[in-house]
Amino acid sequence: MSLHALKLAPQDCGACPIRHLAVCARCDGPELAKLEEIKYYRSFQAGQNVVWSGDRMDFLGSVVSGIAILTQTMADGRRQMVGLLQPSDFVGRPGRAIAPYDVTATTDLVMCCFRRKPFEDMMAATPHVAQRLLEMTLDELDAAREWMLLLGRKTAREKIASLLSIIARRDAGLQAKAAKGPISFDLPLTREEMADYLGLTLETVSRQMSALKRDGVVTLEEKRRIVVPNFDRLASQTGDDSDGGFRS
Amino acid sequence: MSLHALKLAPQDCGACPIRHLAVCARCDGPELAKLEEIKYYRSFQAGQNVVWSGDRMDFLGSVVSGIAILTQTMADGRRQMVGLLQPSDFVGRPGRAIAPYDVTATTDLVMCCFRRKPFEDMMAATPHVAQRLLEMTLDELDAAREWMLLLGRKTAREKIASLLSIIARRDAGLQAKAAKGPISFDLPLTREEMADYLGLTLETVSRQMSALKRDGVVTLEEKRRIVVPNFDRLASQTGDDSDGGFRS
DNA sequence: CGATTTCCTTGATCAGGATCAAACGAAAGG
DNA sequence: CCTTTCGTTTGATCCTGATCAAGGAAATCG
Repeated sequence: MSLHALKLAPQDCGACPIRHLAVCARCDGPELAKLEEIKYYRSFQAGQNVVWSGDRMDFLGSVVSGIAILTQTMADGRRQMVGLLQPSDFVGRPGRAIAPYDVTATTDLVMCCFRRKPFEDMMAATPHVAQRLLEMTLDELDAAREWMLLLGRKTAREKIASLLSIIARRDAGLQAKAAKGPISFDLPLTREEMADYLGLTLETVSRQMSALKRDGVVTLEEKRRIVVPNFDRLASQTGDDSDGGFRS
Repeated sequence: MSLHALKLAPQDCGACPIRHLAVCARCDGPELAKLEEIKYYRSFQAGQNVVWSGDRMDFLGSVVSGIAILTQTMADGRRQMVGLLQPSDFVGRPGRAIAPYDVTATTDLVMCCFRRKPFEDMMAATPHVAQRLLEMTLDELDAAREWMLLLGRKTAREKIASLLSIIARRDAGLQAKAAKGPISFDLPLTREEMADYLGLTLETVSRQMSALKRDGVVTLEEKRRIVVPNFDRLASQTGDDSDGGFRS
């Protein structure tokens, strides 16, 4: 009901949790007012599709809260996740109305949407939106390329450790950033979604999760709830840093 | 010697082969003049490194001719290519001077370079460069995500066929676009570079190339010279289109 | 010229992860 | 309540691609 309320009465941009991170970050005063004019909120339930690949998208928008995933599917059903969208991440491409990927909410999701035409007009007229979007797109490109390294060269264990590490860093960055203490968080993905992200099968994901638990790298309570007793220990399993887990 | 000449006497932008494709595509008149002012050409021999990961980059620029690759390397030496740069493609990121990847010329290469500081100033001052760069970055992001699907889900044979198909489409698009006739081109990559791009070993690349030759999908003359007698036949091996190679 | 190096091919064997299969726990539904 | 469904775990076996190893062809160099 509160979500429904959101739909009907969008919050003031000034109070928006992603105000300084999203595509609107650089806008102010009249620009922000213009964005506010063409925006509306939409809510999605966990599991619901935001867009289907090949469909027309009449809006572009930002994730306000929740997690969404981008997936590509081959003709024979093989799937690959190509993006994990967190609050402030942008969905859609100016100038191209046909969606190239499926976008799916994996948790309850709230999006701040802009009608396509006025948003595109604004991009052409004022530079701040385009500049911020460029910055965000360059970041996404870096992330995609880091993921290419993971998909092409990492072992199953390293893939799992990398994913947990990324989610932990972001999700728990708030609670105990530099603290050496245990970090805990909820996985926003099913085993199958993890497999689709990592280029594995769900069985391999499950086995490697069990292996990490057996080795004491993580603790599982309730399948989705992860506890990382020592973050450096987890990080040492990702293959990213030189030491194979023996230093630090 | 002609390359050296290029370095000293940059061509006029009006005569540039990538004029309407590169980051300068939208610029004209005074903007183009300004770019011309801060640009210079650099040549690299095949095999030479343009930048090393972690090094400072004092310029940004466009590939004018030749092919360059972006690679990431893990601490233990595993490598993954994360980009194939063709004429008009852009190198470097405004606002970040430290290169995150190795950039290597795989053929003789000419680049049109802009000094970082004035280029960044220009990005802030005039929208046309930033707008075009956004467009190009979005295209690269799409390409990176397509590659994620390849790395995560395609078989070795599909990977090779996809790579050949991409190079063929681009490289031979000029010679015989819609013609049903054979297409031929030179691979700009060694077997090892192909392996690094595709997330395979060079032995597997070699074996799959032999298999495609044995099956009549391609003909090899001189190891690097590829002839594709029937492009649709090659395309049917990439896994991209529904039909497993039995239609068409 | 022969020697070295670079790039590529091919063979034999191994192993990591896929596939096939069964079963479990929790939640949802009749 | 029992049944179904969904997400997950675990086991057995298979297979694709990696690894280890040897040798060939062409270019480069002394």
